[in-house]
Amino acid sequence: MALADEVGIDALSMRTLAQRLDVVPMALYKHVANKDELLDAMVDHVVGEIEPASPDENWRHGIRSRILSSRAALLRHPWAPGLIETRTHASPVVLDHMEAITASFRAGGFSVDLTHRAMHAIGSRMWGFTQEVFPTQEPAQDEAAREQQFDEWMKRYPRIVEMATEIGGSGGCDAHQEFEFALDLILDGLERIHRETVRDDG
Amino acid sequence: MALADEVGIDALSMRTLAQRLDVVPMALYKHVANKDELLDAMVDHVVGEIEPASPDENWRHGIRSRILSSRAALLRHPWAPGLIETRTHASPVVLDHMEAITASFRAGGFSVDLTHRAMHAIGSRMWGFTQEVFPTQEPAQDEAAREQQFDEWMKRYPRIVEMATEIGGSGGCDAHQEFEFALDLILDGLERIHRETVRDDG
DNA sequence: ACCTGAACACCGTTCAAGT
DNA sequence: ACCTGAACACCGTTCAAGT
Repeated sequence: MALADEVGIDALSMRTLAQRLDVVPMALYKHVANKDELLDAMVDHVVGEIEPASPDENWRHGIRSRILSSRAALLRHPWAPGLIETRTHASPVVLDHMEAITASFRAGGFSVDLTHRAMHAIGSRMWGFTQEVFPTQEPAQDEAAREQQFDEWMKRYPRIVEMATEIGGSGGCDAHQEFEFALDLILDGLERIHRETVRDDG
Repeated sequence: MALADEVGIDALSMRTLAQRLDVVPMALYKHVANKDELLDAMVDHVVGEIEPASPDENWRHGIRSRILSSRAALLRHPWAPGLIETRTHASPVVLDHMEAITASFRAGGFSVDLTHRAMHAIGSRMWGFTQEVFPTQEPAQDEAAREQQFDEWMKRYPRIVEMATEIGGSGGCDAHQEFEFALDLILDGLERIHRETVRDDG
């Protein structure tokens, strides 16, 4: 994981890892059956860093704090999101995380059906994933080219440019604040639906 | 793209593609500078299949139909989501999609700030991405092992098992229906916030 | 029995030799 | 000038030869 943090996940090969550990490449196969098992173990370790919420918390606070803790864990390791997505079969630690969130909804009185829908609604946000909304663009070399580039952007993507200049200008985009906003938006919606369902029943 | 659809993105190499085209591997480098450029072009082609909404539609219908069209395009190519996520710099077609959604919000009267937050809230759902909520597990071979496996799951992940049996039992999980539910949940929330903002201003 | 170097079957890409 | 086979620098993993 230290090596992946330093050189990136693409540069992490069985050979470079072995070299880092001052060990012959084949020695790694004493500990893992193959590279996939190594990557699985890395995901497990990151997800294992997620702090469990206290069980007596109300469902919303419990889920909220668990997801924010999840995000914090993933942010420490930039390669983690991509790895979680590519894993084909969920590991026990991954399932523990999903079980905990599911259990919180159920403990909060959500029906099985609504819990299922809620899990879908949270989606990859349960891992703290965020979507970049501004394109990362390398600026042109000389002044003239940079100006022409900006003009083209202004013409083709006026709303994105507007957003980038207005938000980027005033202190920049706080990714964490945006994450909490979106998470709360979803939790608000779920809470509302839950309350309505309960009212209809009673 | 046809080759990727058939053999999967992992099995798509410059060499296998060349073989498919009855061409020598190095001939591909007449058309693309490197493999990354090939993958970029594939993403562009998929995203280009997204149908633009009619410009006079109200913001919510416009965004909704565009995202559903995006989802339809991505579903036709199972390798597309993973590819979109790994692309480092956004291509014009990708930006066109983001520009269109941003423009719809603005045309609907959203402030630049709320539009920015809305883009974050929609997140990867703008590409039609969904999160699997049930673990895919290969069942054990013999009956006894399968039973023991189920017992262990029941003990460690009771809520997930509950969800899987109850939802899976009644016709299964309709991924598309779940996607629309989650999308509408977010759009509902955004519409509510938008209305409140407008009311406060006037 | 354990360890490990060489080898195998792949990659993406460079480059020089051929037309 | 264009095309292309061989070669280079990598992979993950197998396997047989060494201790």
